[in-house]
Amino acid sequence: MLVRFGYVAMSVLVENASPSRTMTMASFKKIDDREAAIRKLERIAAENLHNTLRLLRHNKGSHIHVYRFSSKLIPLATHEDLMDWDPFPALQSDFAAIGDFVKENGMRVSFHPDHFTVLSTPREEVLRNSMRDLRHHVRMLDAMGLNATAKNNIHIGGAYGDKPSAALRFEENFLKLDRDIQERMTLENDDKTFNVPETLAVCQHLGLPMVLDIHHQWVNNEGEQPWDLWPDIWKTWQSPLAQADSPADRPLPPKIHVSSPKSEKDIRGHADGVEVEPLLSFLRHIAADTPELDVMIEAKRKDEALVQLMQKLAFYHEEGVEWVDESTVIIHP
DNA sequence: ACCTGTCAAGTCTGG
DNA sequence: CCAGACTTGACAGGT
Repeated sequence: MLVRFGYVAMSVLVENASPSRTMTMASFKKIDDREAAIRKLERIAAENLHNTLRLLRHNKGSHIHVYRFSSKLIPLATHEDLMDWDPFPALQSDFAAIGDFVKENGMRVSFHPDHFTVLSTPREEVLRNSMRDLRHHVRMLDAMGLNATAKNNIHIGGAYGDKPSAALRFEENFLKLDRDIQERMTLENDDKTFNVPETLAVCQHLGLPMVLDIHHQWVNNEGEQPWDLWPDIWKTWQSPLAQADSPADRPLPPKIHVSSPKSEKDIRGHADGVEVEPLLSFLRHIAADTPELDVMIEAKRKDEALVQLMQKLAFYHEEGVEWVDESTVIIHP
């Protein structure tokens, strides 16, 4: 099994390269000339896109092929008070440059719209805002010229005291979405509400690919082992939605998330780095049946955690872990 | 240069 | 019905 590792949004190794600079609404309103304020937002966005490209270059130099974009590339992009603002014309070439670089280097990229995007909500307004946020994320991918192999990963959402009906509401709301939003979506099990079996069921109903988070699975489960449901999770990556735009001879591999508990007191929090043993144990359990896997590292120390994990994996050379490059290994079953 | 309270957004809990 | 916790990087205003 070929395993490629990636990291999320920002680097701790590249200095002054935040892709998430922002502006508060309070300071936006303080600028009397609204046009000037909007130009400032666009300058910040352009800077975020520029830093994103810098990070991608850094990734290329470190042979890192998997990366998640910051969702905050354009500050206040979906804010109510800025509905008349279309930031895309001014940023088109910056977005295109990112997409070109991703395609030239065969990278796998994604977004993770944050926890305000909730399709299980019973509230009409929250649903509207969630749909707007998903549209915004797809527009960014479109502006990059990236097809449906670049996904937006989300959670199912709240339970509102009745999980089955919340899951059903998610499914109904999902079916209202435009096809281009649907085919760019992945669903991830969360650490409090929708566990692996529950998330998997929704994915199976909708034909959506499931991103397994093995840390979330560890703190929110029904007694199953992390690898128990893997054959079914793996199957969700073979659906038409999951493979939309993927060439038949090079299907999009499944993806998992990994992180380690911050402490015994705070088992949900994310530690600086990633513990190698639990991850390796999982990988060995699925290696025989999974040709290829992408692993998103969600550690506090971002790309530094990736580098350190790779160093730790090098010690397992005699035990079936073959080092390929700075972010890739082969796990021999 | 460094510190602290605050930030657009949701949900859950406890009062 | 409402305040506070949750969680996270970055702002904004202060020293």
